[in-house]
Amino acid sequence: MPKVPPVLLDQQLCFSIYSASKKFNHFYQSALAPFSLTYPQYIAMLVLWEDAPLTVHQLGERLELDSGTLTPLLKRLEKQGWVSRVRSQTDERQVLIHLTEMATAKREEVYSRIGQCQTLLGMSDEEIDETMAELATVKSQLDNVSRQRLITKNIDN
Amino acid sequence: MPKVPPVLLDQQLCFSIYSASKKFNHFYQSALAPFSLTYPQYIAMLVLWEDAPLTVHQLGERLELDSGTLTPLLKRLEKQGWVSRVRSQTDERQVLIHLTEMATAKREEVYSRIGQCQTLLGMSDEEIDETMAELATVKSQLDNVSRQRLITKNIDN
DNA sequence: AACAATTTAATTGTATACAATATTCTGAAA
DNA sequence: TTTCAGAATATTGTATACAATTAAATTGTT
Repeated sequence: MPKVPPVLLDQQLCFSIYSASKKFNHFYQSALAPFSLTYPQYIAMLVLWEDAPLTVHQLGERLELDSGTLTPLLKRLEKQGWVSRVRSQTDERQVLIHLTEMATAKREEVYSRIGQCQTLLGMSDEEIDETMAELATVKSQLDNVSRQRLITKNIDN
Repeated sequence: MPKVPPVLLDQQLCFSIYSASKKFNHFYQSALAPFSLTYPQYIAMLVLWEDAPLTVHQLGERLELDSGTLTPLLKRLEKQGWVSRVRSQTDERQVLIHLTEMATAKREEVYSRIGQCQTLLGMSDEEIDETMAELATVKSQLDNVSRQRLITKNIDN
């Protein structure tokens, strides 16, 4: 009985990405340890520093996370003094996430830490751009597939 | 007071990778739904199909996961009939993960599903190889940084 | 105005991740 | 052979992720 050739883990693009993601996560987590920020908390802060205040929904669109993840994450950020969560007056369904004074005060310090991380990583801007371009291709292909399957599903039903 | 230029989330390599990883995860999770395998369960099965039986430790080295993640994951795989967990006779610290008959029987079916996924993704082998090469660079840089910081830490203490 | 459909957050339940600790076992040194 | 350092796995605690549901508020339509 001939053995089927195995699907090798190390040849799977998905595993390359999964593994790199975990390593990056770990790298930033330890770099940001002085601020007690986890990686997802850090990217939430990045978006808020870009453009606060934002509703939970708007933040979720940028981060590609839903309220199931964000609500508890934001409560933790609030407890640690980075943000305040305020029900909108004009639309009481919405919760606006504001930066605290501490968050504004620490912005540059965190930015500088990120700069150090990028230096430590030691990749040229060109290399980084190229890698991000490749990943953009992967993501757009994955989005296509989801859309295809959605259409198929609609036709099927 | 001049505003510091923001660190833009969308220009962060880490976020590209993080986001791609989640999309891939989701893609495989739905592709493998007929088998009730999550993505981490699937990659564990891939390694076991390559080379079972393996100890928890050996599996963890391949997947870059520790017993804190693997023990409960493997218990779930066992409950669903994919693997059996057997204390080693020669070294009672070790637990050997064996494939069940069901796992062996379903191997080709899962492989074929993976093949379909790769087709759906619609990327050429060259594109995939290139992306994986870029990611290998990123990972080796991240490993270097960790090693550097380890040495620094040892010198510091 | 009345009310169904939609939107927004929060909640619930399941499954990773991983640091830190505990437990058990093995092998080597005294 | 006793002891003890190290190894292998399990457990505990915290923090994501995300599907599915709930609850409250808003909007569109009559």
